[in-house]
Amino acid sequence: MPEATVARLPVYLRALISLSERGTATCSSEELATAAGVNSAKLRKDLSYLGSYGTRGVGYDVEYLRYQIAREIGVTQDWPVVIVGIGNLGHALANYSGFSSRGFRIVALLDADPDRLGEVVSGLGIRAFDDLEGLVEDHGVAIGVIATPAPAAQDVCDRLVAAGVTSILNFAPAVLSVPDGVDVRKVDLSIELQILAYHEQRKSLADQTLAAELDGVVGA
Amino acid sequence: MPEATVARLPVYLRALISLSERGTATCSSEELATAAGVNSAKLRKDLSYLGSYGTRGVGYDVEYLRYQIAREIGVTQDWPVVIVGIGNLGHALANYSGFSSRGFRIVALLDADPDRLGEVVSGLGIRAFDDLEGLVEDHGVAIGVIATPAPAAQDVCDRLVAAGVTSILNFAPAVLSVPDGVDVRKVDLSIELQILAYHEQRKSLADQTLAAELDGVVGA
DNA sequence: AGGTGTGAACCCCTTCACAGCT
DNA sequence: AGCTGTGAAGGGGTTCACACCT
Repeated sequence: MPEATVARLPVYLRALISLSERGTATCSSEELATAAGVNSAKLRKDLSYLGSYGTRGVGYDVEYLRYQIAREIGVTQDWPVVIVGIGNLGHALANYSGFSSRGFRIVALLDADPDRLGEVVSGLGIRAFDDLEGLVEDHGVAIGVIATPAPAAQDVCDRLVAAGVTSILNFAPAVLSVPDGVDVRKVDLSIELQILAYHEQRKSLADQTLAAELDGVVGA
Repeated sequence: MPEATVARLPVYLRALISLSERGTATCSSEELATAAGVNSAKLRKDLSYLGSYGTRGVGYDVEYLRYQIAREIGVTQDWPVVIVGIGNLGHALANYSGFSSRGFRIVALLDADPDRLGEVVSGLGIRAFDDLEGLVEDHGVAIGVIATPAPAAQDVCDRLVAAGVTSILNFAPAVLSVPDGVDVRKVDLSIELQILAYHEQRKSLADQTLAAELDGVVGA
């Protein structure tokens, strides 16, 4: 299955849940594609990697397809998760309902700052980072979230990996190096804004060029 | 310039800033690539779209290249930004130092909840969403951040676009539709976790298959 | 008729490998 | 000798267009 397809399956799943909640029983690839923000050819190609879950001339059964995608992604099972670094972002992540509602269960919030120990966030007490190994062992944690400052990220990452975590979601603005077999995904808020700024800057330049052309300054 | 290259320029910029702070004056494509987490061929190809800023046999001048990339992205200028939706995530974004340190200046925090008006977050008072149009006009805001719940996102987006915002960073788990000329980038925390879960699930399956093969249950 | 599933064409991006400059 | 800049080759993903099924 292409990586690009994997990255879109959760989008389809969300769209199907939305259709399901609205009471829709069946949908065409066109409808689902619109709800997911892609074109229908891409949607059908993506779904074809899962199998033939549609009916020609009719479309897809919403509940059935929803289950099949959830199963393929793996969110029909329960994924225990630890979050390391409970600053502003860690707080927000701990309170984010989108995690718990998708098969992810936060089993612990860890922070290196002794002053924060015991503080309760979203029903969980903040614990010492040294509790990590025991937690991973006891709960079978495979996924860890890093929301620490950048300088701490690699050390935290190494400890997570040593403890047995094999998938990491990294919010720290740092490049992490991990051994083979460990997956890292990175979310960088500032980079996203910079990409927007690049395009925004070019819009302004395009406007200026256009204005200049209309003024007869440039052009054949 | 390829979109994939644009998305990596901020990563190179961060690596260069890090090298600069460490007092490094010159670096090879190999060193910079390692710091940025890419291979050197890709780095050189990316930089070649900006021009010839390196010296053969020597490498790149850190300060010079840093400035050139910053200029290309557009972060040498000041970008006023509004954040809409000051829940947990909005709070975290308002306090995120990575924005202000990269040419982005948060000019307003807006929320629809009247109970939160006047509350001060990170030195800024929360204002009514109806102040939007005036703010965009007064500060020349081109970039907006949506951190509202999903059901509100499209309405907020429409208002932002109508007010003149042409770049949107969307943290709400919703597909936004915008007119041509408006850029949207989406950051979805739950989707990132689901992608990790997919690969994690397959690791377990691979382990089981391997164990079965070693047991002689499967195999030629 | 209507809509899915899919080979084939197309396009973008990555990687290779080396010419060319210092 | 060393490292950049870049054509050329290779791979992956998207889009097209239609065969095929209901």
